[in-house]
Amino acid sequence: MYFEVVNQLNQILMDAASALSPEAKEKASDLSFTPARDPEHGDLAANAAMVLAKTVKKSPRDLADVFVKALSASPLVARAEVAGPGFVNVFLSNDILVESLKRILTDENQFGRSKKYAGKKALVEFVSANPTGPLHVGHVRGAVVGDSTAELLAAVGYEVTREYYYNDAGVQMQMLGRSVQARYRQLFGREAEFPENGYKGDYIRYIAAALKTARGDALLPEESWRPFTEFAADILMTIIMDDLRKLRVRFDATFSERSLHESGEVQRTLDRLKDKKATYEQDDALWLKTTEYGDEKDRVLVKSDGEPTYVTPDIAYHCDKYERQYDKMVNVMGHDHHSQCERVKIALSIFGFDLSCLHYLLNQMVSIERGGEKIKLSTREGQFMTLAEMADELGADVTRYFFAQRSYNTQMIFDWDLAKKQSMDNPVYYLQYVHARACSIEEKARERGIQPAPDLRFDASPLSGDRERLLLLKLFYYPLVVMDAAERLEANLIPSYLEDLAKTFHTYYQVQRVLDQDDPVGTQARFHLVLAVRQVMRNGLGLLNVSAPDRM
RNA sequence: GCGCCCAUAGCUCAAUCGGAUAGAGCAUCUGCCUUCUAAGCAGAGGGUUGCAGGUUCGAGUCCUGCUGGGCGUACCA
Repeated sequence: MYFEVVNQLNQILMDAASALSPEAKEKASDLSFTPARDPEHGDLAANAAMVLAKTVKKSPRDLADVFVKALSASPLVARAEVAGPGFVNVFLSNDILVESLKRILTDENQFGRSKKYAGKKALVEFVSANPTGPLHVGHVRGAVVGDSTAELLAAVGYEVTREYYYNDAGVQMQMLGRSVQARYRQLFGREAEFPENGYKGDYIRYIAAALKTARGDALLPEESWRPFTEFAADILMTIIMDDLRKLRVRFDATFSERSLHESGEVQRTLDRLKDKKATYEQDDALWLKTTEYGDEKDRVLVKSDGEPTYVTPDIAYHCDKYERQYDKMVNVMGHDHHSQCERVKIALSIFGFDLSCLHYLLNQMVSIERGGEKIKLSTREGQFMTLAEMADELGADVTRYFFAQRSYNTQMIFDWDLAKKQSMDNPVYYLQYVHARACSIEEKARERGIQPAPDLRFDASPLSGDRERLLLLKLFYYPLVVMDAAERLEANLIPSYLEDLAKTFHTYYQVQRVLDQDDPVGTQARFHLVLAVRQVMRNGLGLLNVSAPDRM
């Protein structure tokens, strides 16, 4: 409904502008209405007159007058006026807002969703932590941002694949295996030297114990670290996926680095880079000429010992993504990887891939504040907040919401004490309370025999009051918020909107009785309004994968 | 040194991709429960958007230069 209305109004602007001059016609496609911030500015506002004033050589206000005249003829428009320096403000007819309300009740779970990108494929790669230990807070942020973004893309029509890429090859995995191997030998009382930079966490001991249970002493004579790595990686991946499930995060696919080596993709990628004359050999190593693309120094692709560096399989992986032909690829990772991304992008552009469909969401660091002091998070010191701890102590709803609420692009301080509070201070409950409250009203209504009108035919005139209209408008905007959030890849727009809607609803509830025995017509109308608010709240929370409880 | 990102109320964060008088929540203060959930609502105080310039009808948002912080800058991943 929102888009139908705005498109119609935009068309009126375009037609009016096109009639003025050829130059104006060229610019006309940029003209667009957006929701007005201030109720006094109407429901929708357009800056078209100010944008076009110069090309048409007219004053913005005179030009705005032209638009207002054209808009006033539309049945969608109750009133249009010129305001301020030349804004065109439109007040929508109540009929349209009521139509939108009915659309919500008809579309239910589908309201706010769109088919705009139907037929397009999107890949969201996120978390992608190596299976060398349990997930910690930083990964939680990535998990929530990635999963919410995937949900949003699906909401606007994309066929979305959630993918987890993990490095199961290379030095770190070797270290993991050797750490387990040492612990395993120690379990049998053997002398075993623990590797210098090995993983010291307790979970390594558990894995060793599990290995002993599974295989007994069969691996004692084993010299190679490989079987230990394999065993440990399997267990850790299982733990990681179990932990993620606690946050309601599930993946459609995992992609292993090792498979890229085994299939020859890594070698093929190197060959192709050589063909492009983008590499050279020096000191027994193979280098990529990244300086030709603005890097401060060239980067090593293959070390002098013949092993590829981290970036090489990563390039191969991204080539594979491109070959799988996605319309949009989103990579969610920690900001500390940004220089890594740049190198991958350089390689991709050498191959001539279109970088505009590849989006990196680099989320900034998270610190946790608890009891008034910041908790230092350091994996090396073995001091970290794990995903499991967060999910168990705070629950999936709170954990997810706190991360979804903030832009991924800013460093964030996680207020543990607030998250822990089960009260009105906690924004999650504030939103959920809207839903529970609406459910409660519905229950009371049904007790009194009040039900949704058949075919939604009810007298909507009681909804033309200022307070009702305000709610109708917020509901009307919802599809735009979803579209914006999806197109801009900013999931945090959803919480902002929902908090605004919640505030408006709670205020309304306080001043206006919904079920009023002395006013059956008003009751019927307001009842539908409440059901619509509940539906939108439920849909919005659903995009964040946060639950909408019937009771609290 | 160089690169990326950030700086908004005492605190945590928004601000419809350049729009109208910069908004919420927490904290502080003042009110509101015989009637659908007070896990709520109303009101008050709190700001030179780090600093200085520039671009234009219009800048928290864009460009330049500073200041202050985070991260990166490996033949680690």
